[in-house]
Amino acid sequence: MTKPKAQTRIQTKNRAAIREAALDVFSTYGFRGSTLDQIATAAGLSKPNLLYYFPSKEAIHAELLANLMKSWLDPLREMNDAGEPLQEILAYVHRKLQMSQDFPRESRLWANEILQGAPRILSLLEDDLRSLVDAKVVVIKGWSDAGRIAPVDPYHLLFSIWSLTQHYADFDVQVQAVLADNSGDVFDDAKDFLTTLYTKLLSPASV
Amino acid sequence: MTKPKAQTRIQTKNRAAIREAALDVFSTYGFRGSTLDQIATAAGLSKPNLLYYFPSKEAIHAELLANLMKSWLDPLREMNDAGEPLQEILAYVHRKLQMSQDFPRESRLWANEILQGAPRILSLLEDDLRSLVDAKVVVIKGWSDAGRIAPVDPYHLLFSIWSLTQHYADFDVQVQAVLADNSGDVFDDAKDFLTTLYTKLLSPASV
DNA sequence: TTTCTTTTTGACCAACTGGTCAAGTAAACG
DNA sequence: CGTTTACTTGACCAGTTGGTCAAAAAGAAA
Repeated sequence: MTKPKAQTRIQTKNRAAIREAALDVFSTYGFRGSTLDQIATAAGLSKPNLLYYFPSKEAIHAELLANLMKSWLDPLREMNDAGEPLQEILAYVHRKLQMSQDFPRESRLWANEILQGAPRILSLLEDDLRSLVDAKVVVIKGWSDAGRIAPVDPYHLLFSIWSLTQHYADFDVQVQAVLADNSGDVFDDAKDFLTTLYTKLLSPASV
Repeated sequence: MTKPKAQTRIQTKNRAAIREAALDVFSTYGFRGSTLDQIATAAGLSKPNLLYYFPSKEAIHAELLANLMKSWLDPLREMNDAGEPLQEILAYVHRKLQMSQDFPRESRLWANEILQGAPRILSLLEDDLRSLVDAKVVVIKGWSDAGRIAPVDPYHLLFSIWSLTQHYADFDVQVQAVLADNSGDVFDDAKDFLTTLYTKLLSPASV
């Protein structure tokens, strides 16, 4: 049943190079704005050679998005239902911020796709993402109902975490243009800012 | 000195139709992902006819961005240095959120441009945006130094406002996929959430 | 070495792209 | 009305694009 699909050494190397190059190009120019020649050149291959490893431009893009979907949801999955609520949420924020710092290309690939209406991953959003969110919303609701965090709309809480953390990857050019050399490390400051923000938002009323 | 540049009735009408159509198309597919034929069809014109009104694809895009730059900065400009700090900031948040609701295409056009490295407006970001931000940062700093709002990094405060409000336009597909028909009006809930968030973040310590 | 398989490429193609142009059609004006 | 100007378009073009293919050039195996 399972396809063995033996990968040769060369295949492993070149397919990886293609994924790397495609991530660079797609995340910068979007799907339609990228060309096979760009990707091939960036991967150090000729265009026909690239198409020997992937059947089409679509296929490369699809593989990147499929890989991305998993790693994009993981930080939320890791949020521990049994942990200390505020700590769990802050840890999730920090993981997401770290991902923006470490994987900005992935963040921009995602943003490009969503911005343009998510034509290729809409169904995944409605299935995988939605069901994960629904599950975590119940958890957060439980925490706030129990008075362990302040009352908050769990959906918009999650939206806020996504937007605030990914902003530093997706809008990097704008952030840099505004800050210039004005400060030290952007991500350090962002981490402090977000920690304060969510601590104040979620600390239960001290009544 | 001023060029009269008399506009005929037909010119006014068709140039407006082109801007509308181009906003639709560019905001959905990005610059490179959009074609003149798409825009022409959406505007109800033939491609050569479209090029009678604008000299090139670039020119249409440039005009949209130029218009956008102004209206995009206005909500921040309107923040009144002499007003009540928390109220001024909340009012700014609400104006930005309202813009995401009323002008989602403009928001996505902006996001597309920034995401791809702002190749066409980088200089404007570094001039117009940066100097406006610098001015407002001083104001916010003044407010927090005076203890009228809680201490906060003014740059990251502004980043947070941009990202949180524009998220509802730029990532609309994702928001809809997660919420589905789960709730009433997204923007009403977002407004409540953001009001709470910034009130808690900025209310001066009640020491 | 020889044989067999995998990898690479130059040449090519049809569709599409941004843009031009000469000639035609419709408005505006006197 | 006629004439001048503004508007519109079909035909066209050169460059780019995603993708194909047969043949050549490695590698691996015997």
